[in-house]
Amino acid sequence: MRRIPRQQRSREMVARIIDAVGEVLAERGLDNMTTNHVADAAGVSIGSLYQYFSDKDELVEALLESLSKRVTRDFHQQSVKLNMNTLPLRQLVELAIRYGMQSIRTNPLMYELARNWQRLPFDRLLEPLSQFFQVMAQPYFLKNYQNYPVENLQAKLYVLVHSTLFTSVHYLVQDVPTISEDELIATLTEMIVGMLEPPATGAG
Amino acid sequence: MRRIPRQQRSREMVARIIDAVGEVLAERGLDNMTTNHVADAAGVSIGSLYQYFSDKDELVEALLESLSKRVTRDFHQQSVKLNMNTLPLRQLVELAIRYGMQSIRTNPLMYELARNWQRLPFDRLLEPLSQFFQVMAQPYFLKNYQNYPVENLQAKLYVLVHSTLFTSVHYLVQDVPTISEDELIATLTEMIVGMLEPPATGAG
Amino acid sequence: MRRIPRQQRSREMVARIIDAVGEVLAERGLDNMTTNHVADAAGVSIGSLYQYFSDKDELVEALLESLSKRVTRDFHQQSVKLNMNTLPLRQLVELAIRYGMQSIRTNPLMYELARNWQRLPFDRLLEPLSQFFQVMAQPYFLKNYQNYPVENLQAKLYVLVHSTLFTSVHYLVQDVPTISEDELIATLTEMIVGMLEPPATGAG
Amino acid sequence: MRRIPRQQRSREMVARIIDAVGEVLAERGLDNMTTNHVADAAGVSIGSLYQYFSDKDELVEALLESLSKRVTRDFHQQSVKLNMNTLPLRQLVELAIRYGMQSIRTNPLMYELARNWQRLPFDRLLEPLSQFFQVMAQPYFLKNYQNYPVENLQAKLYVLVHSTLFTSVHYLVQDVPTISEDELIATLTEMIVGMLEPPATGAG
DNA sequence: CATGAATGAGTATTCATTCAT
DNA sequence: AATGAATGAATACTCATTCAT
Repeated sequence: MRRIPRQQRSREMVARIIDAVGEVLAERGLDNMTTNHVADAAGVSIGSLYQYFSDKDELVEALLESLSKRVTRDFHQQSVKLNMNTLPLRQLVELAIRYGMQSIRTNPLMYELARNWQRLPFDRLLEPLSQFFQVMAQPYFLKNYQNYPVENLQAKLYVLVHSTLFTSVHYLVQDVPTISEDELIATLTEMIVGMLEPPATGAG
Repeated sequence: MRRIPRQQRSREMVARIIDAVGEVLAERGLDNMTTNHVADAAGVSIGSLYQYFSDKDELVEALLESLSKRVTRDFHQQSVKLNMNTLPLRQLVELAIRYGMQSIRTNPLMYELARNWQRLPFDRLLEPLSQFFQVMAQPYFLKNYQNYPVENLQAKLYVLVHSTLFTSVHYLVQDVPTISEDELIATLTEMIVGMLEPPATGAG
Repeated sequence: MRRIPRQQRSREMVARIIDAVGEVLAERGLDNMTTNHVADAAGVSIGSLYQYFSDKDELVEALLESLSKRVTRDFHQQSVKLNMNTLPLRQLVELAIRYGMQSIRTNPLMYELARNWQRLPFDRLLEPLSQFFQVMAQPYFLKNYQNYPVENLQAKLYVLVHSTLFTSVHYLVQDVPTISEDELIATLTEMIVGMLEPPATGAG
Repeated sequence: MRRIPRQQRSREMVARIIDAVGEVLAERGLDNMTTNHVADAAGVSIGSLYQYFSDKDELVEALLESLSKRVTRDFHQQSVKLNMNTLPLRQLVELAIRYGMQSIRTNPLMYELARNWQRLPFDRLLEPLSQFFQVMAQPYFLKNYQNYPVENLQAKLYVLVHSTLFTSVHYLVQDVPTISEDELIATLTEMIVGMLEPPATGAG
């Protein structure tokens, strides 16, 4: 079990180790990441590493947890910066997908995580992201479709977030794509918008 | 390179080994599967195993190839047995999802494969399945929506097949689901049907 | 123990296998030569191979034995062709060394054998060669230095043949030579001639 | 890469491992030497062994390096002890050869190394030995033959050192010698002395 | 005699984890 | 608390040789 660091110095050490996990993961890949590599990269003895993390797995979990916060924050900042909540849903969605795919493509760490998401405690990252979208979507719907059945919303978000993430990550990671990236984004956008717009757009 | 089995006995041995791969995989998991375990389970010397499979990877590939055929066939049989092509799209989709999820849940081997599909040459299985759905969908659309834009169809199927598979597999594998299985299936079904129905039923 | 082939067909098979040993050795090197490779190259089943050769080692032995004859014959032919026995000793020796080194350098099989001579039953090749030189030298000395102590000759030839062979083979095979090839040949020649010329050339 | 031992304990461990290499080599032979054997013989875990030696080859290299120093030192001591530099060349040479052959014959490790020197990084041992002879020879020549052509000396030493080593080692290792050891030594000595004495003592 | 499918002992190397200092 | 030296189980793959057919 991981010991919870109370001291300032300890917290710094934990942070250093988690950063090191990211570095090693990005540089050597999940398969070639060893606890000793991490300790080296963190400038910490392997013994100390095991003082704070009882397990190799815990290292990765901690990284994902840490990333989760950062990613959510980044997404939030980006959404504010681009005034996303003023955009029509379709544009908002497309922008978000593009931003996400670009992030993974350009960030070696994110890419390596994407390449191995299934072996990782990915929900650490997935859940808050899902939460974030939910939070972000909530006011949107309240504003635009007051009488939209919120009940349904959770399931829809679950399905859409997972579908979009898994499909686009798989697309980025797979060798030979069978459709173009624009087609993918357009179709995903259409799918999401189709699901989130009011069931029968009224006047009918 | 894998030696191609010409003799009857050889073909039996290959089959026995592939079966053994499945057994070991189901029992010990992908990470703890050993070539020697497989040889033991097949009642075959490790040397013989390597006479027919040049690689550990080739063992898994062969299993997936073999499963791919079986799964496609089972799906086909199931679709015939249930008279699927006479059903309305919504029921057809729901039935297919239920059947697929049930298969994975009840079959330890399928479950283990699902848990690790990202590390496996999974397209071996995904592609024929996708193909199968496409073939199955084609006449459906021809019958019901003659002037449906086929152009779009490929991208839509790509997105839908991947989304449905990834999301439902993830659902089965994850620890604490946040929505019920019925909700999941209903939402996935709605998503698929929504995408595949003619764009604007309106003026029709 | 190797079975001695009496039949014509058997003798052909043995010959084919020995040739195959040479091929495989030249192509794959001693370390990567396997009995199955040899059997394949000979177009013979591995079982048949073991009918005539009880051992992997025996294969190599047989090759060396066979080569021994060929090399001795080649040397003889060469010596006749170049009218060697009419030449002064110094030129004869130099020519022989050059010819030998050239043979090894240009013949991949000879080179591979040279690279591994110590692990091989090299005497199979060394002895007849030594014999050959002795036979070749005998008349030379009888003609030129009637009262030369033949007693000594055997030891001298032993030392000279071994020294020349080992040193030049090592030279050919080593990575970074510290003297030039011409220096090597000149020095070896001088060494040999110095040893074989009458102890005190008389007038003193 | 081999970790450089800084601690006292580490240096001891490295020494113990190198000794173990020698033991295993002497007992089981080069072909049957195993990293695990060495670790066992050293009373060290296989993991520790690999902490200091990155490779099986490095083990042998380290042994040779270590032996190289010892052999050179022993030779030097021996030469001092026997007042070799006061001896006439002929006796000096004969003594050296006898001492060398005796060392190999009586030391199982040296014998095994001699039997396999071609596969070993033997220049580690050959070079310093050659150097040693050169250094030892230099003053000798300066004293006795001031105007001796040093130009030639390098090639001569190359040829003589290699010839003597290879031939005598081969003699020790071969099964059925065709000349007596005394004959061998006498002839080698004659060869060396003949080469190293001034070209034509005649008119001097 | 011929075949070639089958055998299985044997080996270098890695890496998560511990624990004496 | 920190260190890092030490551990040793675990694993894919080769190849000489056999023997049932």
